[in-house]
Amino acid sequence: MGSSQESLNIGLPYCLDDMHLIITEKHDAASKIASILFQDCVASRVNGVPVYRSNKADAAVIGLAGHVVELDFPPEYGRWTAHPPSALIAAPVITVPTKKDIIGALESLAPSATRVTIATDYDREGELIGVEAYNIVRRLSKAPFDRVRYSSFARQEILGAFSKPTSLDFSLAAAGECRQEIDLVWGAALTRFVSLAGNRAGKDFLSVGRVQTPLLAIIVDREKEIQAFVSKPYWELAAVLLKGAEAFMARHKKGRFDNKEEAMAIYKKLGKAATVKSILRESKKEPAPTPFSTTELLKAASAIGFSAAGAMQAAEELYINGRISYPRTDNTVYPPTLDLRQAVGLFKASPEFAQSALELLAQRSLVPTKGKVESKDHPPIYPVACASKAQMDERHWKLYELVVRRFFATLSPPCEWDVVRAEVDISGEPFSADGKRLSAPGWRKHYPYGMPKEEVLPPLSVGDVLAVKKINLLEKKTEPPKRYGQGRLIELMEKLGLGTKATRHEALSKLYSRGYIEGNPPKPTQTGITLIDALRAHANAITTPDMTGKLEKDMDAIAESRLKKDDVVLESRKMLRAIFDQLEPRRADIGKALRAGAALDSDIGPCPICGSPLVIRETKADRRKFIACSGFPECRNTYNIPPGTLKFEKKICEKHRLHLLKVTPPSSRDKDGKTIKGKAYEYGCPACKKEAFYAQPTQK
DNA sequence: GCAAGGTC
Repeated sequence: MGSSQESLNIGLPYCLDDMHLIITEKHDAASKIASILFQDCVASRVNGVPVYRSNKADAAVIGLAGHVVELDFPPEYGRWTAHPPSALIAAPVITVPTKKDIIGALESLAPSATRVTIATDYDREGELIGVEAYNIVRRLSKAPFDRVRYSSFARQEILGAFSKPTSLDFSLAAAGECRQEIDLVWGAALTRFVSLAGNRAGKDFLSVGRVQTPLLAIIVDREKEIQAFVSKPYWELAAVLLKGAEAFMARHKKGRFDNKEEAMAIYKKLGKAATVKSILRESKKEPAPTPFSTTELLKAASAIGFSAAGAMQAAEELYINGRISYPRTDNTVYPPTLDLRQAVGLFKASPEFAQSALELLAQRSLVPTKGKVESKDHPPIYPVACASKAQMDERHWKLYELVVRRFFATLSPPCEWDVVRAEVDISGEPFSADGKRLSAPGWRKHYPYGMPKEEVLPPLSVGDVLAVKKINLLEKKTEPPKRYGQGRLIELMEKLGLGTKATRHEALSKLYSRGYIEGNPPKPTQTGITLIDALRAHANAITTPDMTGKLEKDMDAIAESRLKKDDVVLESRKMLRAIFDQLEPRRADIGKALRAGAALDSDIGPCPICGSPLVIRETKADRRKFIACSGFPECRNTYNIPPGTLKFEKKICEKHRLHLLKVTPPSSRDKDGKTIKGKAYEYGCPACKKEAFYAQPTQK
């Protein structure tokens, strides 16, 4: 094995030996760093994983894909019924490889490394991901390790970071490991407990976790608030006034009348003339919106019809295709290294955006707005390439346009509103009319989303006498609070510290796929509601955001070496033990409640014998479908059903509380081979059919 | 078949 120096001397084009190995968190970062550090950057693959090499620099850069290992229990804990769920509290936890190809690539590069630099993201998870890579490489290499931290891919920043490397922060990584261990133990133990108690086998399991469960609790609590809401009637007085031929609306200043008589008495005394008493004109500035963090993007996308997961997926794809910057960021402040003028300049010739771009470029300076959060990992989300509508499908375009327009808006002046309030007297009663008109569009010219409606009043002066065209006595009622939309939920999660920029939308998707919520805005199912009720009663800690808050504090303490990871995990295991001591004696009750809740969500209905939800199952032998009780094996109730496509209707059998079944028999062929389509018919209640069947006199 | 966190 020659040194790279010798290899160079003998003129070998590329050399595998004796190199400086640089490890980044993701592929994209590897390619960017290689292009900055290397003049002779060559892309290659090791074990199928892209690696960027430089002969001159004797170096190689490899990108991971986030975590390459994860924590789990040893295989003997794999079967859920092999050990009681509580056994997981004290079970050993092992590290298992998840990205075998990347680990393989690290292992084949490790022996020839003379120096290893960890260049993962500049945050807690990044430190842990770096330590994971370190642990893999260290087994095969004695090379010295160092760590670089950078906040952007600006050339100077990267060069600066690599010129003064520091060392890995093992305390910070331990804080991340602590989170992993606690999340796994609590999540797995409680997930198994509620699933087994509720008799939810296979993919129908019920899950519980530090992030998903408090999120579900928020949705459930809101629903309970809505259900408990008692609507109250109230009345409003609205006058239609005429200035010449122009009509406008004025409202009684009291606003809401709780009793009709009071409103009626005023209504009756109102005459046909109104006098303008005062006019207040103001110009109000509305500042431009702040740059997009992930949460802000999801909020804005949610307002134009995206689901959180749908928006995130589209954003991810736009990023992969090089259209927008990294979509997972908390940052709402553009870094000083970002050349805003150049970024706007990309759109100079765009058919869709040239007008906005040219207008911005004509400004003397581009002063961006800034949000409250400034983080060091990634810039806010902004467009990095110009694309046109024809280059992508509708949903990608919709999101891309949102990102571009938001970027423009953040560089624009405030918009201005002319606001008018006219106080009007009608027969001694005070009324007022509000007008609002956009006088200077500012940023709203580029960002048309969520534009409030203009209300234009005719020109009025104090003393004007106006005709009262009509008085409306409006009967209204107080409305319950609205369900939280997905954007609002993501925002609430951020505020409560639940999840991260990269995972909040996943928690929401998880609630959908578990059948805890449905529709948009999400509404909790009975399964979701009973799960929260049961956990609140016996395992309250997992239903509140406080657990995350406590964990964050402990993690900070570990990072600052004030606490030891093992002590924090041990304390957490003790807490979970105490919860299980409460939970286990109530297992039967909890299971019953969970089954009863799920039964209300069932398409078929609750089992008339035990109350568990009925489900469709297939016989193993001939794959014939039948209805079975999900309380099996304790309850062995079943109903036969005819072959064909099944549809359970809204209508319910009074006697058994089951949904009536409609069957479309499978198509058949007549004797000429012609297809006869099955004709749908009402089969009725499966339980009634069974009773009728047994009531028949037995044949023979 | 479990969590949450990275990223593809």
